[in-house]
Amino acid sequence: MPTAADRLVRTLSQHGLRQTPVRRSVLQVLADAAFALSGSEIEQQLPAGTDRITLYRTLKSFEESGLIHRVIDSTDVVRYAACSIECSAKAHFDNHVHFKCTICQHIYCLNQVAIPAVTLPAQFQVVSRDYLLAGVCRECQPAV
Amino acid sequence: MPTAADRLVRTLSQHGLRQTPVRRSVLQVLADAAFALSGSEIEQQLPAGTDRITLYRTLKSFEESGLIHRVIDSTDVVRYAACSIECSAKAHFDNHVHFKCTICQHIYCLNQVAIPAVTLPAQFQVVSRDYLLAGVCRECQPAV
DNA sequence: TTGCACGTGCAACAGTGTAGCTTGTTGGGC
DNA sequence: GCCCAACAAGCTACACTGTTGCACGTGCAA
Repeated sequence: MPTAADRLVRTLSQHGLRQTPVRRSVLQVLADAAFALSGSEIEQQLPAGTDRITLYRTLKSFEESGLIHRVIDSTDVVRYAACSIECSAKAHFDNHVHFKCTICQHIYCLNQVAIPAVTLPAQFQVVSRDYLLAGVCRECQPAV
Repeated sequence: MPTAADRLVRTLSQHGLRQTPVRRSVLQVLADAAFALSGSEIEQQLPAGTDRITLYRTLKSFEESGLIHRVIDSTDVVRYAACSIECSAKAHFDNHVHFKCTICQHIYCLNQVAIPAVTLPAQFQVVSRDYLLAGVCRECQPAV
């Protein structure tokens, strides 16, 4: 039976990435997260002493390899979330809606909710789409 | 017949904002822009010597008054665009799709394209929605 | 005209992310 | 198991975006 560590090793090698302690830690943090994390949030969850610059470079190479995707936010902070299993460097399949809770500030990837299509004026050619909802999440609803 | 300057004065007073040179300039720049601008882009178009901090404070108060709205981007930069005429501090009506051209980097407000609704899992309560498309705009299409 | 709340301008600073360089490590080939 | 080239890590320094606190100036209503 493969352990969690085995899965990390396999995921990295499947995407053509080297096995290093930092990469394993970053991947672990993102895989364990229930919602999208910002650079500094990821940093806080890494082993003490992990280099900030290395983290950003790791995130960049993960993104280019299709391991994680950016989640846009209504603020100026970029967040990251682990991609679904079928993503690769060639094709990102993050065609799902994101939901930001205005109370707990968490951003959820609603993998089960696809982004609806829109009809654009002629000659606008669409490559990718982001749909961000804001509101109150399940956990933060006032008790009935 | 009201001049452009008259319109600026009226727009400011209608939103309960004072008439100052900086505010008129910022409003002018945003009203003239065909697409969303970042803080530094606005700064470049202002009269030389305009204070950067004052600009950010001006943008903040414009946003709170419903004169402009934030446009999310897939990068970490916040951009601003003039709101449609019927917006106010009480109700923003920026319920339209944004389109970012990956070639010229311009972000268009497609006012005529409404954001389609989605069905969310129970107990997620939606307050606002952002829909950002990326691709190639009208101007950047390869000649046929 | 006057008062004062609000806007401006300045210095300082915080957070996020990048560039360039040197050192350390991984992993393929022998 | 060893070697080595390519890649990753770790450092300093820096750029950009945006904020805070404070003193001063100004729009505007009375």
